[in-house]
Amino acid sequence: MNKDKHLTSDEISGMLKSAGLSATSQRIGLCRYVLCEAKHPTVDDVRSWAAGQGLKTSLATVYNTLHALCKAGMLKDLRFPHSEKVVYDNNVDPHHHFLDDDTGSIVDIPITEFDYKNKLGSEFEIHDVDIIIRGKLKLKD
Amino acid sequence: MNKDKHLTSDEISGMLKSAGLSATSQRIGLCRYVLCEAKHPTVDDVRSWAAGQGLKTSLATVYNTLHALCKAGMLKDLRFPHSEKVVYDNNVDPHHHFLDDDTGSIVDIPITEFDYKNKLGSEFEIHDVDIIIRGKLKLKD
DNA sequence: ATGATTGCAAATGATTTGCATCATA
DNA sequence: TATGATGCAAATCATTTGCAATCAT
Repeated sequence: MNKDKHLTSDEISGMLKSAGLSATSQRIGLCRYVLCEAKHPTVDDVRSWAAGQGLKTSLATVYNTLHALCKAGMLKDLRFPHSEKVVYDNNVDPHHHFLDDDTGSIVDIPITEFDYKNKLGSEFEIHDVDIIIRGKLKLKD
Repeated sequence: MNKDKHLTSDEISGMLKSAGLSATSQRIGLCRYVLCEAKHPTVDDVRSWAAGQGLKTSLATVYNTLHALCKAGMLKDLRFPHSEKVVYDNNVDPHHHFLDDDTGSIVDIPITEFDYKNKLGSEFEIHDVDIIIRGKLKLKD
């Protein structure tokens, strides 16, 4: 999760155009949330945020935009075992996830904690490793 | 995956009863597939198998049965990132999975290949670690 | 007998799609 | 202005549910 990237509308607009996407007002608005502010939001989260902002956006456009951002590599879609809803992650660098079984909240885990490539036989060509650590997040004291 | 457990109907019947489930013919039939023969089947796979066997079973019963078997610990439900369908696994011992990005086929990976518990800070109470290794399965030569 | 299980069909929830309208480059 | 984006509503796909009929113990 990139917390508070604080991208300006112009910066977002530029990023969209570099990705070959036209910079519509709904896309810029949604990006402001999904690329900066949001932590692992679902489509519903994005819609609610947009509604709260008075940003007029249809469901189809939310899906279209999120798909376009994923295809452009600006966002990643994740599916966790506890839910059938896709969640989106603006941290597109390799990393893993901790999933709180009680609250459903998701915490990013740096990938350097683990390393397992090249532990399997040569018939396995590894592209990627998804790790979901499930448990309970305890309050620090 | 437990390949070919070759359970008899009586054995399955006994397992069901020990789990507090009555041994109906559809449950015994579905178990024959799902506990012995099948490798990571989806609900559709189970239905097709049943249809091919002439085993009359409704969709609702397939879902009911699979849920009951999961609750009884005889089966595990898994959700992979490439599909919105749940797949079922009769290997209920801890292990991880290799997912072929091209074919969607799934291979079990022994858990002993990896070990990362106790690598996170103490605020993470770890219950379980799900690992999905994505890549391509090459033909052995 | 009686309580659990089945089957059907309708309901739900997430996501996708078709198409006419509209905005951006 | 022409292409691509939007919005709406209907469609689809997986899964769940309500309820009457049926089966296992």
